[in-house]
Amino acid sequence: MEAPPSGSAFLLAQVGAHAAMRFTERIGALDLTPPQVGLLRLVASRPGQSQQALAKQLGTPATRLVPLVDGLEKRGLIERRRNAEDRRLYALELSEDGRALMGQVARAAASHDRTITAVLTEDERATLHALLTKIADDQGLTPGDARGRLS
Amino acid sequence: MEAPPSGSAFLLAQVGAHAAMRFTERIGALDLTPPQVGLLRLVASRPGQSQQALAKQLGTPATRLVPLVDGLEKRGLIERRRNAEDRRLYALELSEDGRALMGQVARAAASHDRTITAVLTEDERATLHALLTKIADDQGLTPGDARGRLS
DNA sequence: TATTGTTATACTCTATAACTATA
DNA sequence: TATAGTTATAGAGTATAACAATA
Repeated sequence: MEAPPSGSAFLLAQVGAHAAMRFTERIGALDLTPPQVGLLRLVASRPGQSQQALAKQLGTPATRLVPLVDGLEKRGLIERRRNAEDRRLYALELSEDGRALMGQVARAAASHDRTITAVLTEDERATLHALLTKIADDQGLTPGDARGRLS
Repeated sequence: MEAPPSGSAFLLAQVGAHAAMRFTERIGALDLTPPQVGLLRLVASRPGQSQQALAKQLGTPATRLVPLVDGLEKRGLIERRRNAEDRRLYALELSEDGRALMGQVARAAASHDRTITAVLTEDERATLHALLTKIADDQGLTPGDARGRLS
């Protein structure tokens, strides 16, 4: 019975929720929500996919993508291009403005990361990252996984 | 530029959301939701408080407590006792059944903790706990904090 | 007049089902 | 008939405002 006073899993959930909340605030300054950033990241990493394909990767019903893409398209961040071979499908891509905004998101994420781990030394930061990666692998979480809330 | 490929803060949010989701599943087997467990934990640790006092500690509007307490009271887990000195106030306490159920919740939490950190050695587990505690302190998170979702 | 608890209402987010157009 | 995208609808969760009882 040498268990820590407060469970690690509980701490993990608490600190993780805090990190997510702070990141939500940061991208809010760019007028973006976590679901929007999640979609933009996916389109940026693999352009030209259909909405159905994106919905599967996000683990969300396809109907949710419609208003999500609508909003980003109206702001000129994303483009719906028709697929010439199968005219039912769209091919989603980032616009020039979209790519520029994703650059800002990346800078916000890097700054966010430094803020959250500010109290750790460089070695501790590397150790934390290694331990979290170990758990993520063990629990079957993939790097870009957007399921379960957050960007 | 020796930053890790995927930011620690992002990993933290991802693994934390996963841990929270898995815990939600576990308490779901006891027919409980995270807000319910959060309230029960608070009443268990400090019995006799008013709904307003509890609402403040949970960081939620007092109106939310009404249906929350209603459900737990109907199931015989919690009791609304009138305060004789000031009859506007309730004094919330756990029933015998409520205490028994909290025992089950505690066992579920311990088991959950072992599952999430199963891939780590005993030393690694202690290290992770220490690093997370360090971040939590630095970010102003209190041990029992129930803000930002989860139990 | 101020405070506790309650009710009523509205708003946000998300999921389900029905529709269209293409294949 | 099957599939991509859309629209309409409904449900859960949460917050705001108005109300009754007590101080």
